[in-house]
Amino acid sequence: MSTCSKSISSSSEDDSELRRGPWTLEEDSLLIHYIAHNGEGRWNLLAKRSGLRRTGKSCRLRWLNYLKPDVKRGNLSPQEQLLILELHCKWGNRWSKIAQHLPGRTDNEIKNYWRTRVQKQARHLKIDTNSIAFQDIIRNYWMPRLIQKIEESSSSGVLFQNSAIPQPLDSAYQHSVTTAPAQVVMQGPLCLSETIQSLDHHEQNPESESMNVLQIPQFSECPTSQFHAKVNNDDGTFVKDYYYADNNSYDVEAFNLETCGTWMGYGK
DNA sequence: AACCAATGCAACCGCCTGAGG
DNA sequence: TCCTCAGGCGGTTGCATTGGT
Repeated sequence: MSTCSKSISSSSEDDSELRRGPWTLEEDSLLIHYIAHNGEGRWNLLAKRSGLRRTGKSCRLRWLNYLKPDVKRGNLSPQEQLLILELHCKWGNRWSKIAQHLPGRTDNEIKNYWRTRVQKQARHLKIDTNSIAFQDIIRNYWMPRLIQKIEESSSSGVLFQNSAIPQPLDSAYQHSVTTAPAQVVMQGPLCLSETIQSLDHHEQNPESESMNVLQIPQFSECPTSQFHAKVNNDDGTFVKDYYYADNNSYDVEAFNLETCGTWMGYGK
């Protein structure tokens, strides 16, 4: 293939003309105005015609990750974090696929979140993020924490209003959630996998009505400082209750890693 | 106040894929 | 069928910021 970088490197003259590094306000403005008048796509052509001394790839990245109007800025909500964790369990490093289920969030942002927050914890625990052990920690420790936080912040006790429902971009799903209000089925302790399974089911059966019923795990039956975790026995049996120190944080940095590592049997 | 290390994130790089000639 | 190219993706890097000493 002939990448932009290759064509650039073929000419030292071009090298001196092309800009790299952080974008300036003027460049942003040029790009926004060009796209406003000519639309997205044809990035190499855009790069040439807009007067930007950037590669087409650079323009595309800047637009998609930063300038596009629907790009959401700021911290990820607990719901979004939870969804990322679950979808990553399912799909691995398919960042763009994961991003499709988080409206306004870019693959780059999700990837950065994973690397800076999630992988950091794996390093502290001295385990591989791809290991079953770490996935156990995510499922049995981190996710319940997020769920608890979500629940605590929900004054009505109803989670995932329509605006917060992870929405795949396909129009059939959009239709299903906009034409009928989402029902929330509170259940006992379980993994959010069921929510994701609903997404899966919908991907395979876009006409299904079941997408309007979200299976939300609910921990109100548990004492605040306790959660029931299903250890990954092959038979999926429920093994024991776990306890964690109660602080109000839900982000991974605030996790009591020692506790987590201890009950999982790692890191100490 | 100054220095240093850690962190977060924007941007880049290289590879892959699919469309079109 | 092969070749070229644009666009997309995941991995990596570089730098500004933050926090600790």
